[in-house]
Amino acid sequence: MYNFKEVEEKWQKKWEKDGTFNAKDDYTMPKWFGLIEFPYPSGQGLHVGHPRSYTALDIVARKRRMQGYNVLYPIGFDAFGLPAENYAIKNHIHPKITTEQNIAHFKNQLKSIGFSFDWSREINTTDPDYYKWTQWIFIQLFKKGLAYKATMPINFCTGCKVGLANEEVVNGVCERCGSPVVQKEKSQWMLKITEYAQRLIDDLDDVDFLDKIKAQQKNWIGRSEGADVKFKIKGTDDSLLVYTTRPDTLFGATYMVVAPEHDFIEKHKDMIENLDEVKAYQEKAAMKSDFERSELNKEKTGVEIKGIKAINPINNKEIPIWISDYVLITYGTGAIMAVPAHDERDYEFAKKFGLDIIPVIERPAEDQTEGAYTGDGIMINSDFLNGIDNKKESIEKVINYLEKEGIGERKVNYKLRDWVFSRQRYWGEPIPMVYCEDCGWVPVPEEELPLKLPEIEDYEPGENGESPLAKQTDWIKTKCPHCGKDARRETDTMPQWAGSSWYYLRYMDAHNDKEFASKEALEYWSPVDWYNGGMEHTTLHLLYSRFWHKFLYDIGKVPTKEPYQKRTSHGMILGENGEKMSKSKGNVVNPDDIVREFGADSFRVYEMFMGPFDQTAPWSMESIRGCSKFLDRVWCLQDIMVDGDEYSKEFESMMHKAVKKVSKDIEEMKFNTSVSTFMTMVNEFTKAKKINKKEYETFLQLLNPFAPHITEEIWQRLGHTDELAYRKWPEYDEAKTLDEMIDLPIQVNGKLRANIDIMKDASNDEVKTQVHNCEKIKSYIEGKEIVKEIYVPNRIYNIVIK
RNA sequence: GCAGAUAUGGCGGAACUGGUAGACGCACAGGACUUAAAAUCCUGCGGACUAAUAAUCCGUCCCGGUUCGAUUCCGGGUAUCUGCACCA
Repeated sequence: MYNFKEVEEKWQKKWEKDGTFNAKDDYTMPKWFGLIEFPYPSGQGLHVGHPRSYTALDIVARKRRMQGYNVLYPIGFDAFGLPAENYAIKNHIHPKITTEQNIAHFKNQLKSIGFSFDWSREINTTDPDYYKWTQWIFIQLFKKGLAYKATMPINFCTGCKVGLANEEVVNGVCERCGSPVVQKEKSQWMLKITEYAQRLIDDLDDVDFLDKIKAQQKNWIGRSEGADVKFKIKGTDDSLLVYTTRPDTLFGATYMVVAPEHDFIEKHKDMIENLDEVKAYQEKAAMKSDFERSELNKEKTGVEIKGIKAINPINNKEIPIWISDYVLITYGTGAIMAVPAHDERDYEFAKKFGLDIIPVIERPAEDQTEGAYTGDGIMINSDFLNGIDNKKESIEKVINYLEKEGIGERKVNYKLRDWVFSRQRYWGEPIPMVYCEDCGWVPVPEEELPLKLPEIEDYEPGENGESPLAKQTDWIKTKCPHCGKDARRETDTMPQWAGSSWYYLRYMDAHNDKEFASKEALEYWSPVDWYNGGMEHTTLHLLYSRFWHKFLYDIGKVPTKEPYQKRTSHGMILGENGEKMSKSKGNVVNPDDIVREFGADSFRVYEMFMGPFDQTAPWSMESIRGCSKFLDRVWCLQDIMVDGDEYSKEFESMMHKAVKKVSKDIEEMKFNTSVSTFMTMVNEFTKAKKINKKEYETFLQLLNPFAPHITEEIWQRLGHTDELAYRKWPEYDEAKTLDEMIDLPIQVNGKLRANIDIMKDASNDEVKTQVHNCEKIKSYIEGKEIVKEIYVPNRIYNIVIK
């Protein structure tokens, strides 16, 4: 009987001792760099979801080694983050200690599954030798003007009196104490990702990401084309600028709206007749949290700004200006022209407040719906646009007019906003900046990096949403690196996204203390050839790291425009009840239990077999037994093995087919069908009660990336002294993937009626004769008129009768 | 509301470029081995009608279309999941 425990330990020890899977420094070999998202070492240990992604790329990595590539398949830990800090607050244990413990636990778990990671390049984002370079990159961003201070709202818990991360705000209340969370203004570091918006869209054309991932990136960046239009304020020289994607509907603009935070109010307060009412509305809006604003989206609110009118520049009509929180200060110009006839939000608002609704696009007769008409149609009530029924053309005409008259211009806008980079937290990279009364913000000199996180004992966030570091008076006090005067350090830390925005680069040269990676290493290993991770990281993490990479490219530090050549994603693993695994639902599966009971190979094979790799799949304790049984049967093939240096006639085509199928499946991540191919093969060999040595060897090699331990063991028992891990990947002969005899289905009027055996590539006439000689078919076509006969060679034969 | 995805037996799922729907696995049923159980091995397993492993019919979310032939392509709809959400 197969003893997986003994065998798996034996090989894992050997691999560790020999450094079998460490990437080589031979830069003349073809390279392959496979990347999985490095885990956050949580106290709960590895989730069964992690190994799904790791096994998948492990299979690819192992196949690449067999194909002669120098493979880099690294691992590390993204160890800054909230859970460790919250644990520290509760239990007064330094996050460093819990992080170390958790990492040790994770390593044991990962090693027990037999991944072919290069452990010699292990990284940890909380290691000062690592975050030194995270800080260094920040300083470069600052030097290029891409990092700046701005006043931005933070989530502030009214109960705990501390700033909260977005994850800690659940349904608008504090996750810990349940008190309401409000927005509080605070000066914070920002990164100008918006400067890269267009390139982050354009360069997607050059990479091989799944379409849905590209779509998500584009969606998040949210590019839109339109125009900025100036509306004159009656009786002044001033005007109000709006952004619109529908300049074609300008004739239908019947009022304007400014966001509550818009400075228009302050500027024109002398003219406003109902200033008190307007101010009251502004205050009320400021009190609302983001959550409330979006939650209360049913009923629109607003106040007319009395005493001021705007002029629609295209028809010189006088229109009112309103203030409402359905207009966002953060997008466009913070003010809009409202076209209630053709915009749902404006329509709703206009209906509620009795404002004019002038249609400028004819609604098709068959459209019986009420409300705003947002579709295409013939222009009406629009002077020089009347009669045009092409949206693009109308937009062009209007923009040309606006530009000619100097009242507007073509404009592209993005939903993407600059990245709020400050966190009022302890367990993160300190932002290496010093504030000097005279010199302003000055970066810590590069030779002084890393700026180490001070050891502290009180992890409670400071009052008013300050970072816990704000209480470290000794640490804060410093000299200005520029003028030498007394100065103070920044006390905010970086978000968890920081360390993961560039970690793949560090793997290329993990122990370099002069640079984040040497030029040679970067040139050899870049870009990452294949990056797999969860869908939950395909927007922010991917976008942030692409942004940092492009920046590093611009300053000449990396050789490629894009960090990742290919990006795929895996589906989530759900609990047995089909729900997301969670402690509260009691459906969490611990990988340790699985490895102990069934072994690492069974675990790996099951995770690949459970369903299509990119789709969610529920866990099943019963199904994994089948995979374990399958491996036992693979082991037992040793008992029926016979000699043979070539494939036997009996199994030749099956072997060639299998090599073809598995080779292709791995590239397409169709691991589940590869596993069923293996199972079918074992069934065939078992049924025949024999397998020859050559067939067994090929089979083991194909299976090795999936189940590395058992296959290495059998390989050794077959008398080999080398390791399967570096044997050449098997090849196949296309001609031999076809059977000599084909079981040809015959249809009559598209319905299957019989099967006949034909020789492969038999001539059409031969096949026709055979078909017409078939007794069963005769009975169907007897006395009927044959209209047509279709023969798809080696595939199917269809007779159409009347 | 917007974007993306999914829908096939009791269950997870398979099906090349439009060509035998249900591979492979699980569960279940029957049998062999055993004092017995577990493990293992063998057989069956979409539904209807059947004595039948004879024949026939139905069947891939629903309605319609293209085709000799549709799970696959086209049009329309329903349901579920995921992400974003007043982005003008």
